[in-house]
Amino acid sequence: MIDSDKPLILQGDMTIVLETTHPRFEEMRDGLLPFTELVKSPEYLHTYRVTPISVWNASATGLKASEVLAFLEAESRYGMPSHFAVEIEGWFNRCGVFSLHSDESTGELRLEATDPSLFAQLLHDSELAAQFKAVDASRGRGQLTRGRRGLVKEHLIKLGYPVDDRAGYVDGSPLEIRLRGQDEGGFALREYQTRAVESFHRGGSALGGSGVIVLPCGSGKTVVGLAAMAAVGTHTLVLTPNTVALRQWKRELLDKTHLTEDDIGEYSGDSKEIRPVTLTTYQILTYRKKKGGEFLHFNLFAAGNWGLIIYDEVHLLPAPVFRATAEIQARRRLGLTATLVREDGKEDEVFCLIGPKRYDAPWKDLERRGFIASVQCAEIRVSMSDDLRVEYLASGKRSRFRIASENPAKTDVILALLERHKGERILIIGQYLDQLRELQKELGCPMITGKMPNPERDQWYDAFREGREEVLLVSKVGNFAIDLPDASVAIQISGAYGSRQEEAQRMGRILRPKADGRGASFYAIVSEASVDQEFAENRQRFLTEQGYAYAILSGDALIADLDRHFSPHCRN
DNA sequence: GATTCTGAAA
DNA sequence: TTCCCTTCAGAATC
Repeated sequence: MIDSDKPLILQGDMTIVLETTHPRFEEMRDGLLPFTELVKSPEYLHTYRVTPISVWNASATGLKASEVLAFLEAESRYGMPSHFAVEIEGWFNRCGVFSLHSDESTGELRLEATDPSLFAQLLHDSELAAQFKAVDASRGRGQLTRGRRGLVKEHLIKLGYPVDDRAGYVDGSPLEIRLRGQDEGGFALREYQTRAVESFHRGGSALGGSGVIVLPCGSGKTVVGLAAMAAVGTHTLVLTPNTVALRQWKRELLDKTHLTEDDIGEYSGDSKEIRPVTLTTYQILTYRKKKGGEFLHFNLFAAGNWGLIIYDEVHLLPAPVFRATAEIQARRRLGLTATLVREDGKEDEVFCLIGPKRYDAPWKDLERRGFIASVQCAEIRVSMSDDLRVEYLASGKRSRFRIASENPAKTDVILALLERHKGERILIIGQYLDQLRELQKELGCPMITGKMPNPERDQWYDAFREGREEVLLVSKVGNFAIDLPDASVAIQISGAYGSRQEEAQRMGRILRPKADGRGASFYAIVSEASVDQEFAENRQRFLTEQGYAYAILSGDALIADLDRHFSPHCRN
């Protein structure tokens, strides 16, 4: 039966197509998000895919196969391909097949399978079979030493079986952490922050206590971390991507909890303090003296009786830290991120070793409720000059991207945008220093790159904050420099090959709500019909998934439009 | 003892 | 695939 009003088209390869022009587009997008991944998002047709991992995360948030199938059944235009339901049910079922338990009698771990024959199949994998101390194949059970917990989970996820880990956690040394209430000049948790912490912590000692919370930049991820620390109440190790973030955590801890300087240790290049709450960076953990050498700081994991380990910006977690994480499966783990996408496709390891996604707030949702600024996104396409086009076509694949990215025709569009947003704070973000230097000559505004020492950066940041400078040119420092001031306009002139993460980080620069409640604007300028445009499409995927629509504009039209508005005055 | 610089790594 | 940024340790300098 074909019902042409229905919005979803289900395809045999487990993808789902949704027209963006459908009157119920938003409702459908929000309905699909919990159990799918967005794979493609061109202007009119968005493609989602159901995968074992997307199902696993759905399952961990409590969604049932029957609910998913009922939703798809009800909304699909051409019905459901025959194996669609079979696959989805199969994946949901796989989530519950293997479970890990703490074995009171032996003090070891027990892996249980609901289906003994599946367990028997596992044993054919010699590497996996070697992990067991004892096996009771007829009942589908095996005994493991505690140290093998992560290894076995990792192995099973590779075979397509996420393990339901109910083996519980060690409590770590207790430490009372209290959040300062509003009466003490503190703050109140927002409703979604409370829910995030609850979904991480609920289920008691055997269940809750590990997982990933996904919240946009500027929505208070650190605060969620603090609240989780307060809820668990134990010695805590916090891993951050860099020292600036580390200092930020320290400031927040001192400001928003009753902890004092003496409780908080900094384990970084400068100092190697280990205190009840210790802050460190991924970098120092992965430090090796020479290339294949040993990791000199991994023992930090064992150096304290941590009851909680927080992974800030967990999407940046370097692969070697996965291995260390596999060995500390008995400690509670919280991953925080705005964009749980990794271009290396290792999301499954994150979910497996830290824990499944526990909470995810769609950005658009928080925008509607005013917690983050509303943003208009636009991709502006500019043409290449004939000469440039010839050079572009003559080049190898490698240099094409750079040629298209550095297209000098972008300059006029930038000027037009600066004119349009006169009086606002504008960030221009680019990937190539040469390109940025050219622009600096043209615009005469300050440029921040990695070479600039921190004190000098701060001076420019202050000038920008106070409005003495309206425009700031930033290189890749803009991606992670969390001390960069807020702006209301971001213009992206070039970006990494197709990094969704980068796009989201850059967008994050303008998400903080504006004092006057005004919206923000995000522009990506790309060369038309080039690899630049192709990569931009990939970059935009994450934000599209979050509900942002990119308006496609023509650079020529934009400039012409501005000429109409401004040239009469200029002539006088 | 504090700071700045350097090279290596990712 | 690139280019860029950051960080670490250790050496050099004040």
